[in-house]
Amino acid sequence: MAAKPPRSQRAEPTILDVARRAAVSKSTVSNVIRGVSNVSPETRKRVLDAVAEIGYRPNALARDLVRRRTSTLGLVVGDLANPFYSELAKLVEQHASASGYGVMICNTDGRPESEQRRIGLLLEQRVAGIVMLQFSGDTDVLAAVLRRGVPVVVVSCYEETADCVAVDDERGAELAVAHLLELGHRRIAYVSSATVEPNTDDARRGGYERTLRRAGVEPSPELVLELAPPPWVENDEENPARLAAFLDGDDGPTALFVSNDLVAIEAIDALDGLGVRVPDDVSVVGFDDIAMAGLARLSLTTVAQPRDALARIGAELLVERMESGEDGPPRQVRLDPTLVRRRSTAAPRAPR
Amino acid sequence: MAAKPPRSQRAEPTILDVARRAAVSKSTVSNVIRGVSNVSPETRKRVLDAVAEIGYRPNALARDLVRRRTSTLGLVVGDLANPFYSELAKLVEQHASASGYGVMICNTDGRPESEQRRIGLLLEQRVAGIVMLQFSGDTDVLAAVLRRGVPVVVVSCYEETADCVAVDDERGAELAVAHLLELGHRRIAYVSSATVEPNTDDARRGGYERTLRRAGVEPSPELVLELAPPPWVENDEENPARLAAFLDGDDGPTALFVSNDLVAIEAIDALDGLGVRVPDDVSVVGFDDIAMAGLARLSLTTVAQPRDALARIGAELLVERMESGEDGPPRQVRLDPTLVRRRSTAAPRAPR
DNA sequence: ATGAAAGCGCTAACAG
DNA sequence: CTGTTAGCGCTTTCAT
Repeated sequence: MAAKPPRSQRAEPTILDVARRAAVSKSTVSNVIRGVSNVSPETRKRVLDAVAEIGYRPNALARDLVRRRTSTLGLVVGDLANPFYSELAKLVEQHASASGYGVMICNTDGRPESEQRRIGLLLEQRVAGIVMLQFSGDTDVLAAVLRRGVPVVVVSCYEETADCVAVDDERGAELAVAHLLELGHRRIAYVSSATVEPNTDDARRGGYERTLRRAGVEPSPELVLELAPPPWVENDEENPARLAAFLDGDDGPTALFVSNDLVAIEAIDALDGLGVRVPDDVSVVGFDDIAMAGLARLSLTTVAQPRDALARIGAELLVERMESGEDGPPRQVRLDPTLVRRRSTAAPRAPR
Repeated sequence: MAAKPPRSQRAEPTILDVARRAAVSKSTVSNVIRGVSNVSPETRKRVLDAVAEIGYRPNALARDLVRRRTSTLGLVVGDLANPFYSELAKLVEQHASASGYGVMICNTDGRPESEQRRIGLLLEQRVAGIVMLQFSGDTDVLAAVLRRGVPVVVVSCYEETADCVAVDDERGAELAVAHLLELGHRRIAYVSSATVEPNTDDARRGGYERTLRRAGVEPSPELVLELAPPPWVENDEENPARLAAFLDGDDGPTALFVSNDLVAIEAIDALDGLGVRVPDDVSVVGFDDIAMAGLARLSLTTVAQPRDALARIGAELLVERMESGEDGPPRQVRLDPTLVRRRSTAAPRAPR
């Protein structure tokens, strides 16, 4: 007779169900759940029992709606498949969770349109704040978010217009280039790829050029190469070919400063394929110090970023901002990178 | 006089603000926003203009509260720093997003307690469904979730009690071991670590043993090693020592089938440090085919899992389940793994 | 085609 | 110490 009730959502118990079961009012239940106000031990127990018996779970939507604030953070990341970012994402999630926040994650693939759309969705979810690992550089969307009163912290990428925590990219580049200079290299190339945000790339390249100049070496545009972004290894013909051409000739570079470990490792892979030996023929320095850089077989000399500090401070800045509700001026935190010397660098073949 | 109003939450515009601005009722605004019912073109335009003018964004909390269903998914992952899982997470996020779902991410660190707590939070957020990459094996929490009517799909790990999609682990092990047998190996070890879920580990080990037996080789407990989970490389003394002891002696293994690429790569790293050459002295086969396995310097022979298919089918199963609202019997999807032959395997030194 | 009204499940004054 | 009462911002019948 009656149509089969296709209820998939067997109604979740509400605070009212608990109240009835414990023979108290909604508010009392609410009070014991939130652990506020004074509730007599007996009432508390009755309520708690009722909660357990009917398996009640507060509805965060309803709570957040009335409180007009969620405890959810947005985490915007360009490429979760890049170990540097996945490690950072993991750390951020840990800190957020420890501070009582859940995390909605958005992978933007580095596309600004996608970034904007995802951020829009985060806003509709009324996230309490947004952590951006990697940032397209579109200051407008940032401004729009900030204008809405939603705090943003940019992690691992320096950004003027918002709270941010990042390593000193110039200093990092300096460490890398100084190391190469010290080894005797003079023709040092800067190799980057679109995986690195513009801001960051500029700073690293700036540091690279400045350090060269300071050593009396004039940077040459011929020694700058932009590689296609990963999916690296196998099947890809483009980057190896570009690298080959780049290294070709008598005054090709003897060392590569690559703006990011993933690309550095890809470059080494391509070099291997080309029969160019690292570091015998060419030295390579990366940036980030992702876990795999430490593998004996890769042993990539690189500029290490303090990932834990980045994530922790990022979370702290954001939490502080969210919970204080102040929107003072942006706070920039600069962290010091360190050079990790491994076996991808050595003195040049024929130092001059 | 008046205290500085510490309003951080400059009140977001509501549907009512739009209604007033457009001189219509709430319902009408709601109608045009959801694109339903018949709204006269003029009214629609007025509303849309008002929306744009005041920068209105629907409040998903309120919407979801009254609809009694969110469009948020929970993504539970053991270790986001493991490239296999971060790649999977990225793919799942992409599919979810394409189907109109947001993703809350939880890193459990493989700890069941943490898993349970996080899942509890997801439930309070009233997620529409949960994707588990990696699963502690605690069937109880799974059952509890399912009982609440929240669909779950386990991706990359076979699970009887819920929808799942995974490769045929036994078959994968068979591919790996058959490959080694074919090369002439007889003393083939099974190496695993706690990073692999119990279910999965059992299946892979089962396949390993069965394949050996079928070839007339009796599996020996002496040839099974459990390594400590990653944080690999550098600083770690434990695993290299264990490996050294394991390989020691005349009847040590000539080949390792490692249950997971990350551990396989760590093992190779340790082997390198021990002066054991791969594949000359020992062959190594991994499982997963993470991106870095393809690097020339690692060139890890491994059992590839079809990551994209895993993520896509996982998302499809879940979406279907969520949107149909039926809770029929669990559906298990088995995918075929494939062997990727690289240079970490070769004929044994002195075949017998 | 549009509007009025009744909640969704919860918190937060405010009374008792 | 506990209960009553207003909503939070939205969707959704049901009238008009």
